[in-house]
Amino acid sequence: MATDKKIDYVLLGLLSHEPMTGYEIKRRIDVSLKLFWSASYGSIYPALNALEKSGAIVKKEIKDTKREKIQYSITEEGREILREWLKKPVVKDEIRFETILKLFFGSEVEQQFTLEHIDAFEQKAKEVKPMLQTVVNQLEPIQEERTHQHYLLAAKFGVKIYDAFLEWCEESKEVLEKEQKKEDKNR
Amino acid sequence: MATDKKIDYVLLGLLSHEPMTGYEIKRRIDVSLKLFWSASYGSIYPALNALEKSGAIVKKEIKDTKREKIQYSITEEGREILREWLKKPVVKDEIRFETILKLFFGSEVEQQFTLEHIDAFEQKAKEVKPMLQTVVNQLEPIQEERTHQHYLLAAKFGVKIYDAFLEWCEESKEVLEKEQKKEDKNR
DNA sequence: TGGCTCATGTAATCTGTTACATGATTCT
DNA sequence: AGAATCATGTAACAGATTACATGAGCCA
Repeated sequence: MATDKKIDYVLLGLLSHEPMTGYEIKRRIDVSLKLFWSASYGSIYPALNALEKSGAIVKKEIKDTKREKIQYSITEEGREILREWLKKPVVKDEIRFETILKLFFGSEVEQQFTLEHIDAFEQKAKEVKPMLQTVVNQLEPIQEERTHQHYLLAAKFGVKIYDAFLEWCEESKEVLEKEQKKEDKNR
Repeated sequence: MATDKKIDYVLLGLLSHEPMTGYEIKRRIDVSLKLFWSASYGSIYPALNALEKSGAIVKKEIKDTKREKIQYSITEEGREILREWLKKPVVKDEIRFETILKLFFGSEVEQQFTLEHIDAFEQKAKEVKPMLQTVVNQLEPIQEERTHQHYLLAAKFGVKIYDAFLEWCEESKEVLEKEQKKEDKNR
């Protein structure tokens, strides 16, 4: 493989578990990886075509079902490329949280706006966390397959950090609300 | 402002606290924001020039000190642009963790490699967390200025999530090491 | 019949990083 | 003297998103 794009490894990784269409891959990313990764059709489809040309995956046009679709499977070469990448050290873990950015500069506007950002962040976390917990509960009893074990650890990572988010939200809101009351009194 | 780049708001935010040079801004980002944001010279300098042209910031060439440098200050227009952005809802919070990605697909290679990734992740967290804790300890007694309050909450966010990271690392390593011993026995 | 989901793709554009270039000053 | 840091910048490229285009099948 000439390039070294992350999207390629995401696709190889997902196809190493089972054959899929581009559309299915997109959904899988949105459901299972969105916690720590994301991708759009605009990157998925061109990357699939490139991987197919390079021989890392093969396509199979499915015409027997209602809708025509293109299912991709990983080849042995593709699997080897994936394995090599998995063995290499991690290059970068990145967080880009606009919420914290707006908090950091939030002293420039009324406290209320920062509180609203934290509130929105909290609402989202309260939606996501139970879903992750459900995944953990479903996977916990299954420990035969190694894939399940790895899914479980990833889901547990999610639960851990969302717990941390929620704790932080409560504490921060308390601090800022107290401050807001002080401001109101002085007005 | 014609565009709507995040880097612009980061620069305006930092300059809303105090005047700085591009070089100082870069360092400030690496020290104070790197937890939830990052930027390179290649985006900072062009963005500063554009902001200056648009009137959101003004430059001042400092020649009296040893080295010549260009210090930027925020204008009232710039401050207003910043405030407007701060009032708008957050668009996106994003995590891109290669470590978890490699964990998720890690069943394709020997357990040892995944363990190494978690280990590296843990080492980094063990370095970063105490620094954040130091910031928290320094800011905790100062509560007069609102800026300090916001810095404090951002730093506390950091401590919370790094704590979550470390907890997760320990638990995950335990699971995987147990599994590895089982594998060794069966070999 | 009209709206939603399935399904694949492209073009324009954005946003940013990497690597390079340059040179002064300060530390050891 | 040489390495590290201060200081500013650009050009090439990477890597991705957004918005658009197209159309079939499914459900109410």
